[in-house]
Amino acid sequence: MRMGEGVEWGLHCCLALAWLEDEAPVPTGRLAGLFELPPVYLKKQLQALVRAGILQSVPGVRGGFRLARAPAEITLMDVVAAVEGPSEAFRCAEIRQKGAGAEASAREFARPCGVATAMRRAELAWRRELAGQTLADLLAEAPPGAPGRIRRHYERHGA
Amino acid sequence: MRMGEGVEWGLHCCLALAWLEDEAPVPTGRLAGLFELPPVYLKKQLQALVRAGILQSVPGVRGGFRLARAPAEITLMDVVAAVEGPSEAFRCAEIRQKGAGAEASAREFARPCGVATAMRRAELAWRRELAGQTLADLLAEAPPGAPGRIRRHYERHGA
DNA sequence: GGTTCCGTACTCGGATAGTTGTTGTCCGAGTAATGAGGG
DNA sequence: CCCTCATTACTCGGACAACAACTATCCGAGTACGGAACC
Repeated sequence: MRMGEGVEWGLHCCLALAWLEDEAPVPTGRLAGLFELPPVYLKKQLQALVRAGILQSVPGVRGGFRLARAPAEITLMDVVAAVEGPSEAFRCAEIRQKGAGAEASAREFARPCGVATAMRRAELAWRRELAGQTLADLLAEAPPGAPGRIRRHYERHGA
Repeated sequence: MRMGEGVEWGLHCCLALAWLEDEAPVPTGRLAGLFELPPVYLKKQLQALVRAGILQSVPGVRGGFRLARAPAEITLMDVVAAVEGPSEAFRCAEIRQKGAGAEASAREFARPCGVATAMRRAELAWRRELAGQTLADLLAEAPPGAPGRIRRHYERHGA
């Protein structure tokens, strides 16, 4: 089991966008420069965030991305679901109904599989924890120098 | 993000082994027959459980697998970690130190990254939930007819 | 008849291909600035 | 001098390869049973 790196990229980019929120829309190349990321692939991940309604994209020259909502209204769960997809990590294939289970009565399978239930419960705890933290919380915990450093780097390497 | 199907296979096979624990070691082909799984690939997954100390393998003819510990001493976390690997789902690449972060003082990175901390917290909740459930709990929740059905199917399709 | 030994069949173990998902890249559609031209 | 408009350069959006991980499989090492030969 593994999580794509797009999650880390997306979260850090959202934080940067929050610190630069009074600036014009930030294009992909600038965001990529802030973290030395491959620009085009980063754009792909940002597009996923746009489809999820987390970012707002402005096309054309002087275009770019900005946050679509206030940081306090964006949970980590939103970002993770947008990048990694909404499907659950554990996918029950109902193998309990195969082989030996084929002889059982159908109504025995009305209740969900115990294995799937346990896995689902764990995943729910994970989702709940992610949904309990917002970008605003991360902004508050960030080092005091980070915002200014982002802005400085942004303007220095600006057009 | 996705979880391998080996987790579901491993858990169901462990439950079946618990119900058949007074039998001789169960070979791979029999276990595969219980759930209509590809026998050779299932063996690969079971080998991972052996390496983790969850199962005990007996080589040679009349060999097979059996539980290495009591079901109450095997948590779902053990099985998941054995099959999916012990590494964490979220892997922090420390991109905060790249680009704009390169200008920051080194001691600012003494504290862990806030993004990584948040993700780690969520994953810890997931692990904690998995570690709180044992195979014995799943055995207790299983339908009453399941154990007999497994044994019956096992003896019918036996040698 | 009992014992020993060998052949055989069966099982685990690790090394080897095929397929799906993730990573990385490219080209086309669309937009605002920019400069020239005209009023 | 101000307004209009075509040109241009830049950015997002989705379609196209390269790589890695997961899935699936095959062959070798080891072991217990079964039978035959021998005592």
